[in-house]
Amino acid sequence: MPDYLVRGSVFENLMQECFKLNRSLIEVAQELTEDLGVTGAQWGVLGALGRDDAPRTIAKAARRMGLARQSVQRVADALVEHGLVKYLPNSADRRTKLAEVTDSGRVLLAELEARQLAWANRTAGDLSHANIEEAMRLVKQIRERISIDRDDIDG
Amino acid sequence: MPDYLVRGSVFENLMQECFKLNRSLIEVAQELTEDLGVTGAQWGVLGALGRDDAPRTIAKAARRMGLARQSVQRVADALVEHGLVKYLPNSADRRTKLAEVTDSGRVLLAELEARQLAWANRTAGDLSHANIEEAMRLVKQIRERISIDRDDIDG
DNA sequence: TGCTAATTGACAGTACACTGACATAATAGG
DNA sequence: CCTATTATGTCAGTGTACTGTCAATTAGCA
Repeated sequence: MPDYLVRGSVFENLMQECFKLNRSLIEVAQELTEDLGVTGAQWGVLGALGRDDAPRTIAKAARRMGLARQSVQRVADALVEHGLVKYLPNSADRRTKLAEVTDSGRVLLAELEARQLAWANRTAGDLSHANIEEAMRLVKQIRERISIDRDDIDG
Repeated sequence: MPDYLVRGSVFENLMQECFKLNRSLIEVAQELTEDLGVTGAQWGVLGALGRDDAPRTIAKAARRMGLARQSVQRVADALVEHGLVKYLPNSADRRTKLAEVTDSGRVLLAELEARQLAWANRTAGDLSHANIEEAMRLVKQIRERISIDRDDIDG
């Protein structure tokens, strides 16, 4: 069997593993959030809006997260309904509104971050720092090779 | 900074990378299939039903793919509408119908497999076989640690 | 054998991400 | 300054996967 066929086959296996890992991670996110009344996606957007250097508009947040503008907007609207985020008028740009995490949003975010850190360390277990970093490096390398210039994903 | 905090942080980065890689892979699947009139998910189910040792019922296929029974059923119904799969009555079990890939389904599948192999080899590029395998091994190790006994995902 | 468990397909509803299209506002260039 | 382009939010629709529920059928066990 020629080497390139072997390589292609292993590559497919890697893809399968990544799909499965992805589903597991989504599942974990749900478990960590469900008793708090938010979803995994809401956690993600809340986190993106709640950092010190957070983007203040939805479009910017979407770009940073690598998601479609409309997807983030929809989740952010849900966060506003839950009182975790509020929109403020933007005097500098009449089209946009500024997204601000409320006090209860910050409390929730702190709780979630604590949970995530605990989970990550529990799950990493005896995997060495070097092992995890090596896996990340390889996955990143492969991803970058696949997605060249896919930053603009606007319809 | 204590080591476990560093490890947790790197672990989160790995998760982020996997999410991104996952989205990129879904995108690639769409590109490889779109001109053939099928979607990535349809390709996946068609492939699962088209192997030599293929499961003949939807429920079995779903279990093998690690997806919910209902999800696979929905996609399989679409494949039947496209004439790529047909259902046959199961004399051994009156509840179920046997899913069989049609001739045109097999032609499509062969084309897609050829495309995927070409893409995988093109994308793997100069990444060594050992590198890819190492990444897969690490990702698998992490996934297995996360998802312990998540085989039954039925509602 | 007969009752209960589990399995299967079907239907309904939710979550999430995408694309396309549109109006409005901001920005860049002639 | 005015126009063309870009950016943003909004609405609508698609694809995928999930959960919950139900009836029908099969399988397991006392």
